[in-house]
Amino acid sequence: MAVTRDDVARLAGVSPATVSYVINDGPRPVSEETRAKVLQAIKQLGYQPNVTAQNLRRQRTNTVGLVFTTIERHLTHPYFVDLLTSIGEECARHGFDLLLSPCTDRSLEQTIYERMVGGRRVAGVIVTGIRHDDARIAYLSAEEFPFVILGRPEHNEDFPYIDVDGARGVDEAMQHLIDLGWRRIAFIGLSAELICADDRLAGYRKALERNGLPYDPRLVTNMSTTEEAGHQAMTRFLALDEPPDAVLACSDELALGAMNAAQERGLVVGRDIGVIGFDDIPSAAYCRPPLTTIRQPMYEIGIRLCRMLIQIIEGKEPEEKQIVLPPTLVVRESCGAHWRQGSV
Amino acid sequence: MAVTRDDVARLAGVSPATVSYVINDGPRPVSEETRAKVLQAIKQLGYQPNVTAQNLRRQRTNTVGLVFTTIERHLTHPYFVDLLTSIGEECARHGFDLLLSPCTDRSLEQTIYERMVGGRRVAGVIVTGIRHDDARIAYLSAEEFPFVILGRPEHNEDFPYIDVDGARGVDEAMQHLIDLGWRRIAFIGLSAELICADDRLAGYRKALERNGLPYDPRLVTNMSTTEEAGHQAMTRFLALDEPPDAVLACSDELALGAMNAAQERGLVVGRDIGVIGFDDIPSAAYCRPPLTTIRQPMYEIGIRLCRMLIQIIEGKEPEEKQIVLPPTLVVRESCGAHWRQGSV
DNA sequence: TGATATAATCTACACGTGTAGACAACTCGT
DNA sequence: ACGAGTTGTCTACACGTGTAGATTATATCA
Repeated sequence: MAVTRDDVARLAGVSPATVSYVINDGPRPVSEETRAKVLQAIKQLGYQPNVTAQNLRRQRTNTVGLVFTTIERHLTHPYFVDLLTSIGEECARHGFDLLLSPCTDRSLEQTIYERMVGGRRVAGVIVTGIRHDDARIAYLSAEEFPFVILGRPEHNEDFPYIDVDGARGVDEAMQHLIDLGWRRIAFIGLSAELICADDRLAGYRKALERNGLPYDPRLVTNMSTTEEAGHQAMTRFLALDEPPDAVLACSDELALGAMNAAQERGLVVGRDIGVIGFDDIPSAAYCRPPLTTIRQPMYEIGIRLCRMLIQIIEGKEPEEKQIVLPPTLVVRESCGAHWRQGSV
Repeated sequence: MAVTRDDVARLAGVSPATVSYVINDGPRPVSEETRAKVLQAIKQLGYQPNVTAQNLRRQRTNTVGLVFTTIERHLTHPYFVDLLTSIGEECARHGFDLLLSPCTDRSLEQTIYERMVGGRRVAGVIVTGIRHDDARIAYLSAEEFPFVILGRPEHNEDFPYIDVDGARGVDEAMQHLIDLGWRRIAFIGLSAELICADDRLAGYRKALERNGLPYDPRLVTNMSTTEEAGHQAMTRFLALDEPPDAVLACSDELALGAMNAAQERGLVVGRDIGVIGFDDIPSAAYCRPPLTTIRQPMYEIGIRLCRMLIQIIEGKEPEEKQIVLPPTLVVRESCGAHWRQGSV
């Protein structure tokens, strides 16, 4: 079988405990001479501590859990890769592992969390895509299990989270459209169960109000975030008696689908209709016309989420427990900035 | 602390061993009456076996390891999400966990594998993006550690793998371009260190030869798979004395970048220049013009890779040890199918 | 010099589980 | 009625590690 601590101890001529003290640099002191002998033996044998045994003894896993839903691609967006990358990298920096579990069906979600949490498979979890009355939050806080949230919980609850100020992002993008002269702006929102859907809709309404524009419910819809859905929503909008002259979509996939539908109707995006997306996925820069979009700093969010969670796992109070980051409007051509500059 | 097996045993009035026999359904028989008592106690206490302890005792982790490199986005493509999803889902179906580790720097790669393998953190690994003389393959086979490869190893070595027939995919796409009347076709290949780069180049040369077209090294380049790189390659091609009239790129990102560069020059893609990509990422269908591309069945590959690995971990000989799947040509507009139909 | 404090090391156990060996109760064929 | 086999259960230990308590060697001071 594999090399164990006892093998190292035997070769180095010391006790197993001493080997542990060397490996963990404590909690007892070890003389330089002994340390050298042990390190030599470790090297010679190619010894690697058995992580499972360490975990059992330490009563902790040094593993971060992340459940990603594959339902309707909620979190399979390209930007999810950024999130994954940054979380993985930050985990590695702290010697943590990242355990990933896909959730193919909402009905399995609870079971997945119970396996992770109850089975002590992970030391903490990152929760994404939170919904109204989210059962996961209730479960985790009842179990007093370490967790952090990507997104804002309802009712200003005192849970640790990082969120992007979606209302602000949408508001700024709306103002940009309005400044360019668009007046009848449609809104393709996210699935209504998501809390961030409300947040973004609030930004939409706020911008309309401030500019004295009417809120027309026929111009507002909730969709799961796929190109198909965006295409479908746009097709419906364009069939209205008074179709919109611009559209703000809550994901780039939705926006790409919407652009596509408009182009099929012979509309020139940016001239005949303005389009803005959300997320700034890679293809936003490379579609035609390039998509104006609201960028979320996913990489940074992942880093900070992970750091926050690890602090909580290690019993430290995180420096900042609730963080709201501003998104950035990335102006390209789909909003009409090039056609309409100064048209107001 | 958490509920343990002994708590369940006490409540059910049986020995801890009996509880284990119930949980694992063996290896000793348990009377129906006792089983019912134990299950009742488990339910009442909300008992979940401690996975770490199980792993230690079983000398096995029930975890699949996957290292994904974040260098030059090699595997951060959108299609990577499909792979991740399918691997994760298949793991879950077999009661396995998926451990993910990002590799930000080639120099850390060996360490990451040693941590995973040597520390017995995982029971087997999936290796992606294999290169010439790949040190990982050497390491894993020397350690006799279970692994499967996404891609084909060199020299027909007898390792378990699943690959896509890149040569065939490229060959078919080339033939399609040639049939449409394009004659001077450039090739944007992958990083030369990747084994699949050779495979695809072979398909390119084969198609040229069969059609009596010359191989011009100025029309061939190797790039890391980003839009920027594709843009750069195309810009260089178009500056040649005899620029190409079509281009086949080995990833959709490369193709999108190439299309973009051509469009900046005022060329109409599909009419003035033909473009074909590789992978069929989501935005391929939603860019302008829609991108003709070579589709890889990533979802299926992930499922089968994972299944194969788990069979190896469990000591069974996998039904098929080496699998090569055919890619599919997805014809859209960028290759000129609509402009040139029947032009030959 | 002896008493005491300090540093270095070792012995022994616990973490929660899986399972082999021992044991008891019961069945069956003679 | 009795040995042999079967079935169900329990006791006890091992998996590889971290660390508290015991032990020994060394330094310090009156």
